[in-house]
Amino acid sequence: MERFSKNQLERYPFYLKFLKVLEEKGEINVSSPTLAKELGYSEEQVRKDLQAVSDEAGRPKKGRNIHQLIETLETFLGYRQKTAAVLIGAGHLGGALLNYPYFEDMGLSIVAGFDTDPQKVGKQIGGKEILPLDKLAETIKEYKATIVIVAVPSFSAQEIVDLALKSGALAIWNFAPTHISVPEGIVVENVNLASSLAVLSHRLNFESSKGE
Amino acid sequence: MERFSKNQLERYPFYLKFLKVLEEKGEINVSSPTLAKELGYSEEQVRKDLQAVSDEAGRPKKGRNIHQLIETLETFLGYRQKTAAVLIGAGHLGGALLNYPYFEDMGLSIVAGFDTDPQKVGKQIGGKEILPLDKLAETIKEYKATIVIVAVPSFSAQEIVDLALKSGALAIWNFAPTHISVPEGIVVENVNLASSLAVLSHRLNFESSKGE
DNA sequence: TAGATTGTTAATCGATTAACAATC
DNA sequence: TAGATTGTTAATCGATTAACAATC
Repeated sequence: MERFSKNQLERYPFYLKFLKVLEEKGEINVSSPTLAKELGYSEEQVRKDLQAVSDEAGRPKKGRNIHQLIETLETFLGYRQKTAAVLIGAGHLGGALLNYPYFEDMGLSIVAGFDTDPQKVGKQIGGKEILPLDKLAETIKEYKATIVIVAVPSFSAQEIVDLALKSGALAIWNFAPTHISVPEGIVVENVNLASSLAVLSHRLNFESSKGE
Repeated sequence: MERFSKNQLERYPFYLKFLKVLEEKGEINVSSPTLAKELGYSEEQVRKDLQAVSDEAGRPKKGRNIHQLIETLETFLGYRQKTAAVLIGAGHLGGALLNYPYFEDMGLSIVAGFDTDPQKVGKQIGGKEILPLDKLAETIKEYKATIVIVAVPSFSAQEIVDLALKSGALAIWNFAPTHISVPEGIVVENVNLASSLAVLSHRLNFESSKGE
């Protein structure tokens, strides 16, 4: 198995999404130039990306079979096997994530939400029960929840993460706008709106008006 | 002005966040090794990153002044000037973004939300009025809203973006899980949960158990 | 066949890391 | 002074792009 860069991994869901649109339209095959043009990547990059995950070769003049490619990508991305997750912090953002309708399609199953607010505990959000934090350890163990989605305020993020890791979580999907430290071997993926906005702002201010 | 890579830009908010924690604690100076250790970057990278934005030199043995560095970063990131934005799609995710309390600190001012649902139009979410889509053009013009936050379903994202661009928007912050095409000179920044999860899943399945 | 598209190998580009002299 | 930390210059590393022969 090759090594996949972060950028490369991030591209696959975009391929998958567009392939599904094509499939919907009744298309059978798709070529690298077509994908490249649609998604704004280079042809070479598209070919490399697809070669890296597919053991089926593309066919000159035709390209690749869309249906097969979708299956390959869904398998590669782990959409065809269920992974259990818990979500901590059922505020506005956490609530939105509990209601996010696409996680199931991605193989991610949020088994419960957690919050310290007694007002929220016992209620359901997005069809998921909100439990008190002292139920976290047993829930993680019971469901073998390897992924913990962190949507708490910055100041409590590290504490929550430490707690979750003690209970056996292996990966942190961190939506709190702060860095968290974890031991070797634990995976952290940040969704940081400040970082995203920083990229956007910089491009807006320094690149788009750069005359070319 | 140098060129800043996406990765580099994404790091600055993490520096800023930690610097504010240090300031809160009453610290005066901070060194690159300290920042590096805390944030999991290399010392050299920290130095390069800070040198790139600061015209003040760091001082051997002491490091950099925290207060000054915060000011520098906030200015660089555009937190000290207001940029107007509109948000389209006041569903769960859009609603969470309308309620997100940190955008104002980042200089981002969401002036209104938009939705096609008559149930939502006229109401307020996160203190922002929800308007019908036919008010989009005039709102963008009136407030000089350069940034459009897109939180609509995939299938309508491109259409909404085209509409927004026609009204004078310059940047799209896309939370819909699909690629959108824009003309030269328009900035698109994607926050794609599927991409983020793809990175997390891959690391979880193929790296953390790789024995080292 | 001709030509579009493929996969592979080499070249380029850019970012990160390493090495080290300068300095408070 | 000694040593921690700095900034700079060079080396490495990895990802993207370019070139091109192979093939349906």
